[in-house]
Amino acid sequence: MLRISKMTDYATVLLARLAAAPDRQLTATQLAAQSHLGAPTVSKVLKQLHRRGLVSSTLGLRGGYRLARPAAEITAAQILDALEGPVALIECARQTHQCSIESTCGVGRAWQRVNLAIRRSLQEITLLELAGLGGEPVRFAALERALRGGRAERT
Amino acid sequence: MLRISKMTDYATVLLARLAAAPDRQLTATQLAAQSHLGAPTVSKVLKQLHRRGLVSSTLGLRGGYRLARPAAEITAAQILDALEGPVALIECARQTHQCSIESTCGVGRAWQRVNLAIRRSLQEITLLELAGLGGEPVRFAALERALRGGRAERT
DNA sequence: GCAATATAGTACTAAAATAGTCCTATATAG
DNA sequence: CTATATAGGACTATTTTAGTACTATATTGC
Repeated sequence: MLRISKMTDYATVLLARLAAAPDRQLTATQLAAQSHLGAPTVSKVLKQLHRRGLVSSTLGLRGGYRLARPAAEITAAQILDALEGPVALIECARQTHQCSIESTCGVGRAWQRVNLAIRRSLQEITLLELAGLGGEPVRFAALERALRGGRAERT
Repeated sequence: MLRISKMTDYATVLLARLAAAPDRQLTATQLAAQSHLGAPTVSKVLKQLHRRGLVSSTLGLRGGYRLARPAAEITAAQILDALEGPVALIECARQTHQCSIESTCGVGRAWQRVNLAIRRSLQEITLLELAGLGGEPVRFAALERALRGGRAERT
């Protein structure tokens, strides 16, 4: 359930590498080699990340990419949004917009709330934590604590 | 970001209808008409829900479907699992399992934790709430309260 | 200025996942 | 024994996603 796309996955890995070398500027080729990913694909992902303002770039010889801001200020939600756009959990455009049945639309609204909750939790995770650098996921721990105690079927 | 499949969406709508009529037994055709969905598709979804034990069915004339247990005991996580299987947010089978780079695998592990947190929050939501019937989403409110106070970029 | 290197943008193709349909079998009520 | 209904599976079409290629532009260093 709830997959993220490979591109988003790649993006996280690449951003993590950039986060690990905040002072340096890495080329797409270098990042591809480090991550064992195809150069064209890596290039594509980096271009997208640049468009969405997560990385800054320098053109020309001795150019490359670096994080646009500190890893602590980049969230998982931003990475998801950058690669997959702000698509919601559910697109309430069922069929021919005949959502005119009240209980049906109730369902849609409930999913939206779930979606919101997930978005918020994704905004709590920073690249620093995703990259496994320093930053203990304090807020994240708080989230898990808050959640604990509910029904616990299936683990 | 993070879409659920149309099938899961349909499933929720159908389950909500069943939840609204706990005493009755509805046929796939009836449910299809009520929900403005194609009969074959509805049938397919219901079969899947039956396989996963979320609805019970009666064969033959005057047969049909009903919830296998009270709506309050069916969670969003169970619905997701029933339709999409327990697929994780990230399948850490990148390339040829060359996840041997420590920071890369750190990323994978972090995503798993995110995944877990999302799963837990989905286990807090019951069909009762999804269907908009009675049951105020108390635990859900608790979750949102716990999350509030974090960074709040982009709403 | 010119050559080499690197990103930017866009378009296209291939592959995979998803959605939807159809067919056959089985069970039950009347 | 016929109507109606679910059960299971296979198949096709559609959509989404992934990956590649090509062209343009910017910068460095000679």
